[in-house]
Amino acid sequence: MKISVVIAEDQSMVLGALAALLEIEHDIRVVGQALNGKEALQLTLQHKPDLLLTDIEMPEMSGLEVAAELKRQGSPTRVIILTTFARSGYLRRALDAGASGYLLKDSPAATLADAIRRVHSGRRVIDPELATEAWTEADPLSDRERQVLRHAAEGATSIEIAATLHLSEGTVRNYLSEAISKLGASNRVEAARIARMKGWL
Amino acid sequence: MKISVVIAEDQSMVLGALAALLEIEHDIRVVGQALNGKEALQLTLQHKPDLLLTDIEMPEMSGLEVAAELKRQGSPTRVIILTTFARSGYLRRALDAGASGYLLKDSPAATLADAIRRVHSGRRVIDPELATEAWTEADPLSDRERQVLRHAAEGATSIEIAATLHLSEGTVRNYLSEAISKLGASNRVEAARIARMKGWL
DNA sequence: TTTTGCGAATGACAATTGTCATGCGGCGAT
DNA sequence: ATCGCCGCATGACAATTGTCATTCGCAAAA
Repeated sequence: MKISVVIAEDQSMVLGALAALLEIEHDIRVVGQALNGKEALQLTLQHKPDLLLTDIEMPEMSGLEVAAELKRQGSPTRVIILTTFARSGYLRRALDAGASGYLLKDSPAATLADAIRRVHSGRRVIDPELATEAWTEADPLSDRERQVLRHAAEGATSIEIAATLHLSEGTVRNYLSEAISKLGASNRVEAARIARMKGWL
Repeated sequence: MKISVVIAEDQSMVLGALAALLEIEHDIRVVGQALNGKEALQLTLQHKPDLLLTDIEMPEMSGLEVAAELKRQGSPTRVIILTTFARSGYLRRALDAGASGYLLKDSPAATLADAIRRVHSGRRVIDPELATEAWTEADPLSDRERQVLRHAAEGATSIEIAATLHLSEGTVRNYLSEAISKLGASNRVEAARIARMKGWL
């Protein structure tokens, strides 16, 4: 009895390559390939695979959003996140969304099939690089701070951000100042870099 | 007679998957797999494959630097860049470095083997998405402007950048001002974003 | 009723950013 | 020799950023 898997990955080349990698395994069958989050959700609900292997950053819906929606709908399909992001914010969010596995693209290819088998048998699999507690550092930013910092990270001035978010310029500056302080940065650019690095943005 | 290929890609999972994808092809043989640029150069000089398939962003040396070094040493190995970066600056740099192919990870998996065969038979292969002239827009930044902008993009203040590069603060501000103007941005953050987006940073 | 906490706003001030004009020294071409 | 170009520097000034103190309105809790 083969483990049925749907794969979601927006880079088509990588998607095809991952499918090729798994088709080599005698006990794994790829039943669907999705290029974006919405397609991933559809294929999963349609095929009801044992497992969904998904990237995070994809068009339409992120892999985390798909996992959360499957959880909300009580789907029995288990979710493994396969991502570039070795960042605490993403791991925390993935676990909250009901993911049973979190693997890095930096891991050896040989570990993928094994991870799939383990998650299929009911286990939880976290990439060793992320397994330590230090990687689950709490995100200190409030939603408003995050929102404001996102715009600042693109180069928007405080006035522009204020107009976009229907706030006063002073309030925007206050939120930025608070975010900068919480992240131990010395300006908005550095704050954005730190938050991005930790998966909080 | 199989086409021999070395693959270079710093994400181990993707590397293994690409190798699996190519090993399916009856006329292609993967003779080496490298996790960084230096290893890619070593394996290529050692195995003298028909082709090197390489990513751009890798530790030790970038794929572009490897291509340039192979060109400098007169190596007959042809280079295909396989990358996320659909940006004019990178395409131009890749061609300058002697690459015979430039493919996007967004391309369908089925196109990879075909591209390898075409490059092997002496053709040049550019991903259709990049084939139009608009994508070879010239980089307007001087080396100094780029250098200064890189530091600014990390959050460094003008004074910090000046100390790092042994310039005066005013000179740093002049270079940034010039870069901002050339890129049509309104501040350093936006300038950095634009330059990064176009592959100029 | 009063008290507390929260999100948002205002205002003052110092520091930093971005623009622009100008000048200097070095180098290569004429 | 002069001229033009380039990289770098200085200085002035306005705009923006970041910090901090304070206040307001609203809702929930006591």
